[in-house]
Amino acid sequence: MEKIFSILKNCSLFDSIQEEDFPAILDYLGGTAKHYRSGDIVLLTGEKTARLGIVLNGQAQIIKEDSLGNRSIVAQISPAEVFAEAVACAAAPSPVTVVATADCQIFFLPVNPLFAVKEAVPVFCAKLVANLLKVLAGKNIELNRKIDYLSLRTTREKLLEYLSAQHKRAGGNPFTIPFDREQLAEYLCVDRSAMSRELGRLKKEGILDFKKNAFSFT
Amino acid sequence: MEKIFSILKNCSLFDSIQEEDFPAILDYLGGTAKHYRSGDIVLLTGEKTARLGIVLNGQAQIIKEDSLGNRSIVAQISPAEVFAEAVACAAAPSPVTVVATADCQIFFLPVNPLFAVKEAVPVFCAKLVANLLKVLAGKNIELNRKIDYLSLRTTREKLLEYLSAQHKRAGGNPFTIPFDREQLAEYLCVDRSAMSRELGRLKKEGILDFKKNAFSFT
DNA sequence: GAAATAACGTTGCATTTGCAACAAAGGAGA
DNA sequence: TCTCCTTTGTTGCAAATGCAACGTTATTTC
Repeated sequence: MEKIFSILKNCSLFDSIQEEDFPAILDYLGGTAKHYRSGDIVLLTGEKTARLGIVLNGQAQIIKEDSLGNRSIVAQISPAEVFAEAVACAAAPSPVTVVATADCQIFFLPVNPLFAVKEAVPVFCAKLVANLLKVLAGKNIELNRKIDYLSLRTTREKLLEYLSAQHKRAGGNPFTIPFDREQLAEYLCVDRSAMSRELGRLKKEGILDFKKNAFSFT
Repeated sequence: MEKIFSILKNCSLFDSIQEEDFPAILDYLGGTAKHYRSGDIVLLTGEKTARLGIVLNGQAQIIKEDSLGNRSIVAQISPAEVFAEAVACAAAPSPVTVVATADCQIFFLPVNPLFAVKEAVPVFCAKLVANLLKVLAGKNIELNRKIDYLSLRTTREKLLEYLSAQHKRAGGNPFTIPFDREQLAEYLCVDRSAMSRELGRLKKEGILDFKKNAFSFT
């Protein structure tokens, strides 16, 4: 249990909550840890869950399959990271599968108590809810940003929109991006080589300059 | 004030909260209404706000402009609908502009008290927070679904993925969709005529049949 | 019921894309 | 330094896309 706490305190859900309040929170919400072997399914597509998950150790992956059965990796989940918080709060069937990619322990935190309040909510627990709000809101913003890029029609537009956002965020030239070419293409949902071709054109036209991950507008 | 309550009780944030608790909530969080004339800006792109908005009457629009200055309408907001809840909770600069498209009253509800709890949170207020969680989580799911469609490369794939989701949701043939062609094309971020062409192909190939908004897989 | 309007389908064409296969550049390790 | 391997850039080509213009079919309005 001690060990669990030491990981949870790095989890964004427990931001600015004293470790001494952890037992009270877990007592209030419930919460159990479970061990998975590499390859085990943690959450299956279509399943509903009333508990969000936190990886304690090991590794898991979020996987999505489309209607044709093609699998793609949505995200890696590392220790202290939260997953399934949206499906748990919305009581919606999971659009993704979560699978352990290494032996791991996962902590499950029930959220229904938050929706069935009968009496005043203690401070430490309210803080956790506030953190949960922040997490959800942050993901919301992130998803919206991604949709902005994806809703553009051409690779060129997607690149320009994404890069000017990074440019703006960095506050000027030069700026770096957190992806290599392969990952950037996957993020923008375009073909890597076609993207590379378009980057080449932008450089030739004098709109953009770049070297590896360092870009600058000209 | 009476009138405000009668609208708020239809707002998802106040689900299963007794109207008699409204004053206490507003007292706890603060909250003010403001009047806008048609054309007034309610929230500007890049602005931060610590208050979410609820339209009391009239109409407003969420507008997004990309880096080239092209405007597009993201959503209409009608009475009792909530907006800006994510930017308020995440304390992030707004990616969109909100503008009044008719004379309207908007109610602003501060969210910082939720993040600065010092003592136990009263029941009615915890319920509001739970509702807020649900709203955010629901939007999250919705956004994720949209990204699933948008991340596919071809119009055909987007159509098939979207339509089979609707098919699944409806539980079989036939099923109807909530968009006309124009809106569906905008939702999937493709050209309407190209989409129409693709729908025609799917029908000719015997994969799909449709008449107006009624579709069925064959 | 006729005219007007909106929604939907069709098609030609220039452009863009994905795909595949390969070339070039950089880095890591022996 | 040389080799292996990863990352990035290049290119030919068939297919898909956006765009624009127009034809056709509902739907509304008077």
